Amino acid sequence: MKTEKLYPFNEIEPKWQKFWRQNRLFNVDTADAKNKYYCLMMFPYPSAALHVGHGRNYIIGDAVARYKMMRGFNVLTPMGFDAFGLPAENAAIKGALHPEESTLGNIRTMKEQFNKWGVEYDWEREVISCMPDYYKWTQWIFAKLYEKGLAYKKKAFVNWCPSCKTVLANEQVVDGGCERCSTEVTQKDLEQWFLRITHYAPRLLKDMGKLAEWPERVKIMQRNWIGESRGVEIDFRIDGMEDVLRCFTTRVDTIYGATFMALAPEHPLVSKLIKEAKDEEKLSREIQRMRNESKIARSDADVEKEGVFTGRYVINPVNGAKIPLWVANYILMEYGTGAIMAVPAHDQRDFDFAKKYDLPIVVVIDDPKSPLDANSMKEAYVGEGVMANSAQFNGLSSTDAVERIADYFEEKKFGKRSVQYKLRDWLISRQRYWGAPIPIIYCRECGIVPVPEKDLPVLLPHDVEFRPTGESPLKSSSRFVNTKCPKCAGPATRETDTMDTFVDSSWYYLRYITPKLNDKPFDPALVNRWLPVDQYIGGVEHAILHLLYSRFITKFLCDIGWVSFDEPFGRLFTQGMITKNGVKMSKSKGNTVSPDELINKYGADTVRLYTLFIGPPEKDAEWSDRGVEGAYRFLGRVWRLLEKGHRVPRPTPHQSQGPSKEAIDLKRKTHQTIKKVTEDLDGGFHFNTAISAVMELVNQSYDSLPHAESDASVRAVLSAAVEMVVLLISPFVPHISEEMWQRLGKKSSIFKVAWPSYDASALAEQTVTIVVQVNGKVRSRLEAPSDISDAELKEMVMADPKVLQYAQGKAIKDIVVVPKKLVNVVLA
RNA sequence: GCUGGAGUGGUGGAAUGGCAUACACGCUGGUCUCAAAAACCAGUAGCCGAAAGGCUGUGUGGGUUCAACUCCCACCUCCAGCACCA
Repeated sequence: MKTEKLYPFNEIEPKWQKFWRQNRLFNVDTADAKNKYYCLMMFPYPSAALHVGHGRNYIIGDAVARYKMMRGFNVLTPMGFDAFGLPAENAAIKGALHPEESTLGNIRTMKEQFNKWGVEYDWEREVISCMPDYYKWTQWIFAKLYEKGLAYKKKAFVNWCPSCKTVLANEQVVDGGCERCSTEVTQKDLEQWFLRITHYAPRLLKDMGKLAEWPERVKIMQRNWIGESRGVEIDFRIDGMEDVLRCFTTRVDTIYGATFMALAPEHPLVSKLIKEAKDEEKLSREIQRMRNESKIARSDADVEKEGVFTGRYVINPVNGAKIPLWVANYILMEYGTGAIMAVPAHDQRDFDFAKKYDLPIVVVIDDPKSPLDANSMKEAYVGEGVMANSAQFNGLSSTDAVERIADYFEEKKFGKRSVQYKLRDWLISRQRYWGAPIPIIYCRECGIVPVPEKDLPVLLPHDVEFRPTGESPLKSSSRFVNTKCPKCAGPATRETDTMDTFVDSSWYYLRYITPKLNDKPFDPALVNRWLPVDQYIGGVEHAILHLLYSRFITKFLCDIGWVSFDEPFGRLFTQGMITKNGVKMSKSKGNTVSPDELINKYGADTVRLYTLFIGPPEKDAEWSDRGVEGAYRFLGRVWRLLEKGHRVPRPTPHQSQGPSKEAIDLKRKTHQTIKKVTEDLDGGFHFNTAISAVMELVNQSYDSLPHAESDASVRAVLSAAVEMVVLLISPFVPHISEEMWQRLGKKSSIFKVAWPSYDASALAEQTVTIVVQVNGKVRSRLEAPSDISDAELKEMVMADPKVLQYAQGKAIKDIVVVPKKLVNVVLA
């Protein structure tokens, strides 16, 4: 389609972009934290080209920053790049540039794109996580964690991606596959570094109470991920052995119904338990087979339950009953204690297992609606009910019994109350090149020694064979590996794994405050004045990983006295995805929309306006090129409104006898619009309705143009309305607004102007339209003075011919009056 | 399975107890034009009707209320997260 140029955006936009930079509109002096507003957008991974879906995040953030500026805040909006990571390395392996070159190149491209969008930042604070002056402090944080016992190394079964040839955190395994390449994840037994995030599980959960301004869905996801369960740990004696088996249950009310016990195949006592069994070899082979099944296959709920009897029995502490001890594939070593008491009558998994292996089923909680019979049950009864077959607890409600039995257990020392979490410690070592080296040295004499602060950063060597082999590429550099022990100066070797990039991004928001400091990660005094972040904006895909890790690191830094707050982000906004043809835009699906072409054709303001107008920003939205044209037409309309307003011939002065109805109406609309836009921006991020409100004002201004020719009062109100339109859209479409502002004869940048406030008296209406209903159906409308009394209004309504027509011959039961809005006549 | 979120014209959406469909896209007709584009004007939920007007209508079925897209109960569908978590 051929498009006419509706206004000279191609001249205007570069002009004002240059102006903002020259006038340092977005550069902040952090020494002055008075009235501060820290507006943070999630920093991106530097990819080759941004599409319009990426743009939503930055456009929203830019609009918020500009709005807050006009509200008089000292707004800090920094930007940086989450620059370590696999894609750059994988590209390099395919024979492209070194990761550093491609990353820095991509950063340059992205900054140009931000520029063209009119998305401005305080670039003097730019943070790039792959630069030594940044990762020096990522390493410093690791060293601090190590010092406090919160970073540790252990051999563990870990998630291994055979394609990326690296381990993955639990959070990075999606549907059993690698989050990057979807290759099925396998298990590998490796020595790995972990961060003890589980230590913070209770606080990460409890402090969510402080996050009132976070989206509920994000909090729910984090809560589920942390996965707290309250229950009881119970010790079962093993018949004929000294050892004790501890299990965890949330359903201690079912303890009298435990008919067997089951262990995870990986349980450390398994081999000892089967040692003297007569068919030990066969047993051990079976158990080995269960272990070898991948965790992914095993964790599928549809997988057939399997197990073997160990030949041993344990003693139920409440009644001394001897119950058989099994090893079963559905028991997870990672959760609880890796051992469960099985109650087939009241747990579906145990029920399935008992049916398969013909184990007894004992009902201990009866269904109050229909009594249960263990022989004929088709599925486990998992609801609440009345205690049965449970000695002194019979007759209690099962909910009471949970507490009563827990008390009894603690009294008798059979066990104690306990809390379990699904959250696992954070596995951070990666056998890859493009990441921050873990600052650890192994000395034959001194063991594991963290690199002292004065020796940081541990530089990532440039010349390395980084093709993945399953071993860390850094191992290939003997210059890197061989070093001296910082303690004894003896020969030593370096850790060759690098850190998960989520470590880099878990603290970047602190670095922006003092980005160039080289003797500290940040200046605590300033950071404590500027943080928590006032508004954080980003994609919901980071609801768990990045946000949880950042909360963890902040709490840690708070505990060691480096910051005085324990939650980093006050308000969080997560924008929805932009889709094309119903699916997320991505290069691989070939459905991306490039902003460059659109900006050339319509200008950046059009792309910004459409992006904000497309729908509620927290929801996903389908991109429409037609919609872009609509936004463009609107800007053209605003542009012409300004010109037409100027060209209206001046009315002859003799008509100036006070404001006309048109003038009062337009003035009211103007102030209603100020109110609506302000409330839409303050109350949430309702850009779409704010923009439609301004569109209405523009439409009404056009309608008043003919009146302005003959009526001086309309002319005056119209020019005020036009000025307001420009101010109200300026955070959304900054270039055209600056230009129009200048053409209105204003001297300063529009973003230095105070946001308008509305005049409540201008909102008042002299007459209102009253909707008249008969039996709840709209039958008529009346114009009435806005200060009319209820009684007078009723009288007016009852005189309305329409109402009379319907009311004829019927008794009036009631007349409901909603002042200034509606009257409902209720007929019998 | 569990936990959230959502379901409104041809489309994106607006309205959180009081005029359902604001605003925009699309479409139809018109003005201007040799023609087109742009701009401007009018129309645009469905059904009946020449019209006036009437009836129906916010996923489905019930309920509360003078009044329900909005609140309550049950269900259906879609999306997202989690999922053998004891």
